[in-house]
Parts: sequence; C-alpha cells; structure tokens
Amino acid sequence: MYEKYFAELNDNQKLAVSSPEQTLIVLAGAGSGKTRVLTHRVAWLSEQCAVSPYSILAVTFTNKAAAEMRSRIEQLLGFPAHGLWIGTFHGLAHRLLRAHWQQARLEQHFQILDSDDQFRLIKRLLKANNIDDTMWPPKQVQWFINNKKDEGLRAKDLSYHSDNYNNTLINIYELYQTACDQSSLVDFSELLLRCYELLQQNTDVLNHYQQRFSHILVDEFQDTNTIQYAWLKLLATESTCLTIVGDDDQSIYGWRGAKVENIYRFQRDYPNPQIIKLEQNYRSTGNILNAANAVIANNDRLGKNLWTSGHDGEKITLYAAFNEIDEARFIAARIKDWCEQAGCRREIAILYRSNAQSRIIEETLLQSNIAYRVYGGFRFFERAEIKDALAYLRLLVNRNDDAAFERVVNTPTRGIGERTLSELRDHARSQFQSLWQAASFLVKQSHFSARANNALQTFLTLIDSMQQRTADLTLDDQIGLVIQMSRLVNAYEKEGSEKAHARIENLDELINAAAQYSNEDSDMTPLDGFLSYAVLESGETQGQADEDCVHLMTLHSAKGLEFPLVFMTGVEEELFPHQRSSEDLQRLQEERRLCYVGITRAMQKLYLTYAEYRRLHGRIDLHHPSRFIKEIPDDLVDEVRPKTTITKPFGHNIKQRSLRPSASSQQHSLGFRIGQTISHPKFGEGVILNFEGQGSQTKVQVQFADTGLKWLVAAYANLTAV
DNA sequence: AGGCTCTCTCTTTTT
DNA sequence: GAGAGAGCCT
Repeated sequence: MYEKYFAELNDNQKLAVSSPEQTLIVLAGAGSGKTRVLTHRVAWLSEQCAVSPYSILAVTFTNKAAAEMRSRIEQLLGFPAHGLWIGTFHGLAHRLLRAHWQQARLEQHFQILDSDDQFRLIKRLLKANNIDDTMWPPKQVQWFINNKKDEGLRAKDLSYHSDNYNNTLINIYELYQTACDQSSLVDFSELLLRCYELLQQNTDVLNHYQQRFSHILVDEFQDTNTIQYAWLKLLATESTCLTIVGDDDQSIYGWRGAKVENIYRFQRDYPNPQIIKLEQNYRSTGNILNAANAVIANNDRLGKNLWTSGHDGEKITLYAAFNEIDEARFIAARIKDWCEQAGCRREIAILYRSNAQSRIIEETLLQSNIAYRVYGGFRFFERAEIKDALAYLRLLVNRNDDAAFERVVNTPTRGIGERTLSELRDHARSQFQSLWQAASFLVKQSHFSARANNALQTFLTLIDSMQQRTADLTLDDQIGLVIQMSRLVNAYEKEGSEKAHARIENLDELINAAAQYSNEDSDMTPLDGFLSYAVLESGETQGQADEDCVHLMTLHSAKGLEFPLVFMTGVEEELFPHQRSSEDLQRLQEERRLCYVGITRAMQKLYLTYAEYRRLHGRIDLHHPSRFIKEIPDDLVDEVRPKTTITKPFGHNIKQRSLRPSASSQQHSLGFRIGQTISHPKFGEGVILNFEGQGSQTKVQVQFADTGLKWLVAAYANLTAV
C-alpha cells in the first residue's frame, strides 16, 4: 500500500517521507530529490496519517517553487488540495495581513511597494528633508532599512550613537516608515515584519493559526532570514510537527539577509530533531560530483558528500581562453558539436557570475545561428509603462498613495511642472496630508497660477471620473478604460518609435493578464487582488518553454535547475570569486557555494572556461584562473588550450603559465625592471614591484608614493625612467 | 519640457 | 563601455 509513495525512493528518502518524528531536518544535497521528498511527505501525511490538508502549511521562497509543489502534491493525491496553504513567505504574510488588516493596523486597501517604488520614495524623502544624498545614497538607505526590517528592528529599536551617519539613517528610517503608513504602503520587508508583529501582538490570531497548522514544512531553509525564522518560531508550538529541508552548501543569498546559521540554530531551538541526510545524487556523473565535493570541502559546513551509483562520465573540460571572445567562440563550437551529436539546445546552459558577461556570448551565439534565451532581467510587471498604468489603478483604490500620485501626476505630461509639484509636496508635508489631499485643497483655494491650477484640477477630475466610470466594470474592462482615459497610449503613439510601439503592446498585454486573473478564495476585491498579484508575483510567467533554446543565466538563477550540458564561464579571479567578495572569508565561502551550485547543475558534461584577458569595466585586464579551479583534483579535469592560430602572439606566454601563477618573474620588460623607480604623468613617481603578461599586454605593478599600489598596462601607461 | 552632454559607477535577486 | 542620473541648454 506504500507503493504509491515509496516507488522510486531510496532508503533515506523513504525515511524522510514517512518520519513520525515531530521535528525533522532533511539535509538535502544538490540533485538528491529534495522536492520529491517534500511533496511525497505532504501526500503521506495527508493520506497515511489522516492529517487534513487544512492543517498543513508549506513555505517556499519563490512563487515558482510554490506552484510546482502544489501541482506535484495534487498529482500525488489525485485531487486538488483545497485548504492546503502553500506559498512564499511574502505571499503567506500578505494573505494574513489582508485577512487581519485591522489587527495589523493597516488600511483595508493597503498596497505593496516594490523595490523600485521603495527606492523612489526614499529618494523623494531625502530631497524633501534636505539630506545630502552623496553622504546617504538612496540605495544604501534602502539597504539599511530593509536590513533592519529583516532583523525585526523598527527605528525605535535602534540606538543613536555619536555617529552622525548612523543617526541620520535611523531618522530616515523613521521618516520613511511614517510616509509609508500615511500612504498605506507596505514594502516587501514590511510584509514579513508586520505579519510577525500581527501574530506577536494578537494572541487570538496567533492561537488560531497555531492550532490550525499542525504541520509546517519549509523548503530552502538555508535561505531564511532572521524575521522569517522568528515568524516560524512564533507559529510553531510545542506540538507542531516541523519539517525543514535545506542545504547549507547551497546558501547563496547571504548578501540579502539569508542566514545559513538558521539551520544550526534550529537544531538548538528544537531539541532532538531527526536529521536525515540525502546524499545520493540522481543528476550528475561521478566526475562532476567529485569535483563539486572537492570544491565545497574547502568550506566550513555541516558536511555532506554527494555520491552516485552511476558512472564517472566524461572528465570536466577546462578551457583557458585567450579572451572573452575566444571563450564565447569556444562555447558556440562545443554547442554545435553537441547538437550534431543529436543533442538539442534546450539541454544546454551557459552560466555566468554577472549579467554583463552575457553580451559577448549573446553576440557570438547570434553570429553562429544558435537560438538562445536569456533568463532573468526585466519582468513584465516591472516595466515602466505597466507600472504607470498600475499607479493609476492604485490611486483609484487609495487616493493617499503618494508613490502612485508622484508617478502619474504628470505622466503623460499634462503641464504640471516641478515648481507646482514642490509646492504641493511642501504643503502636504507641513499639513501632514497626502499629496492628493494637498492638491484638492490648494486647487480649491486657487493657490497656483491659473494654468497650473487648471492642470492639477484636470488630473484630480480625471482620477475621480476614472473611478466613477469603471466602478461596475469587470477587472479587464476597468483596466482597459483606465489606460484609455490616462492617454498613456496616445502619448506613446505620438512618440512613434519602435520602443513606444512595444510599450503599447505591453499595455494591451496587461489587459489580457487582468482578463486571465482570478482570485477565487480571497476576500480582496479583484482590483486589490490584481494589484498585489502584480507586485508579489511579477515574474514567473515566462512561457515558451517549448522553444529549443540554449539557456543563458547567472549562477544564482540556475539554482534548482539542471542541464545535461553546462558551461560555467568566466571562472577567473576578480570575476568569480567576485573581487568584492574575495577579501572577506564569509563572502568568499558564499562564492564557493555558488561555484558548487554551478557545478552541480551539470548532468552529463561540464565545461569550465576562463579568459586570460577580459574587458571589464572598460579596461582590458589580465586575469588569473579562479582559485576554485585549483580546488578541483587534476585527474577529473581535461585541460584544453586555445588553438595556436588564435593565440599566436601570446602562445609562448600561455604555455609557460601554470594554473598556479608564479609569484614574480624577474625578467625585464619593455625596458623596465623590478625595483626601478619610474614616473607616471598622472600618478607621479613610483617603484616597479612586479610584471605580468608578455609583449604589448605586459602589465606592471607600481607602488606610487601618493596614490598607492596600481597595475598598469606598460604599453599605455607612458612610464618614464627616473 | 525635453533633449543633450558630462560624470560616475560598476555583483548576485526574490519578494 | 554602457547605462543611469544630474545638470544645463534650448
């Protein structure tokens, strides 16, 4: 009778699926069937342990993971799992806040601020309060606020020091929160923090959900941040059954607040958990796994070792490209080979550390007639025109939404200039009013010039009449009419460019999206629901999976995916590990985990490529192979060098170079020698400490008296002997 | 208001 | 080198 659940599961997976323990930790290595265990466990609980789906809460990080989990569970159960709560932390928090908006001290029609909205709001606040945005750049302020919220800290929880920088940040945080509250706006971090406070401060609400959710399952636990952990801890009582699944080796989001330590902490907070390691890998060949194991072994970790019952497979190919163009051509050639041997493009992924790397690869694939698709990047609901249209809708729902007001008051232009707006802002601020309230008041007073007054009045009337005329329409008709009345399309038509044309198409697509949207089991109005959906689930709908394309994406976005053939590109110091991560041990270890994630994406064949010269930030620089390459045992790697035709001028150099770059070469170069004092037109006098490279690409390291240590390309540096 | 030039910076990304 | 943003000019 267990066949249904246990078919195709190994012993440890079976153990995890059917564990009767109250607290279960599944340490699931890459490709070890983690999602399968999670979905089977839900089905198991539901059917074998008679746990009602209503009592189960499953938490993930992305909408995609949540959707996939739901569909796989329903497939196992054979019926739709109504009542089962599966969602992202943010999605679930949002749901709770909507249901208990009063206790959460929110307005019923509160709207969600995305990162871009948040950034703009902060920028406006800095300006309005005359805060120097070179000292406190909006990006940093935003990071500070989100970071504090992720730690569960309000402005009042932070202490002032003698440090003016810090104190100002706290003040801005305070100002920002006041502005959000006044406009009924909730940012992403606020969703989590506000929900935490809701549960903490309302025992009736907390008790209700504590009793309801007898079973809580959390995926990707290594990605939880402080507030998410605290939220779970609130929700889980002594009798709650908890299953957490995670992999400390795949924690790659520390930079946005994720705390790997939460896995270790969990073992202290919940005594005697059952710990099951899933180490059998069903994805990759032995060689690939051994490489991954060898690399990750250099980290501090709980310790797992992936193994496979399959064969060793091909060795990993390491290609030392001459430069990034050569690297891209090599990849294109290997893709051609693969496809000629009956492989197809959709089996292939090209991974890179940073998005900037994709350009050369794209150009090369284009030239080689290889269809590709770049993942990540712009999302539909983040496009400017879509956000404009949505801002009109937000104003319909809530006139006090200052962020929306700012966005569309003069979009498309209707003669409301900067001076009118700044007067409006000043008045609103001094009277503690929203911009809408201030505008209504001042227009009535005929406060502005006749022209400005008129223009503002037109805008106010427009919004009001939008609301009246759309009141009884269906969601898509509502949005259609709002777009029409906003004259956004007319403005783009006038512009007439290709870009403007695409924007019009996107607006049409927005209406389509609205027509397809339905919020069955929610007490929100369709418009509230749609607006929240647009912010919270803005991506994902990347269809066209059936096209036979090579996948291009960052290492980060490759997590959770697998491909028969994988190219990991730009495996060079400075780039990977990224220069900004290589000094700090914690961050370096995260880079190494990223490398581990990258390697374990490959099922059959893995190529690692690096370029000896790469154009980065506009400069062509000599690059060393990544330290991660050295961490892979030699016997797993086949090293390939560029064909001599490509690298002729530098061939001797490349042959000479070992993977471990030799410390310092004592040779003379271009008439200079180590220890020599030279002069540079800009940097002044300095002493030559080192050389790198040969011929016209020779780089020289100089310790300048005034400006410190620098690497220069000798041929261009214009050095003169002193 | 809109377009132009100059300057500056330069990961990773989901919600 | 490229894109974003600020500031300036028309």
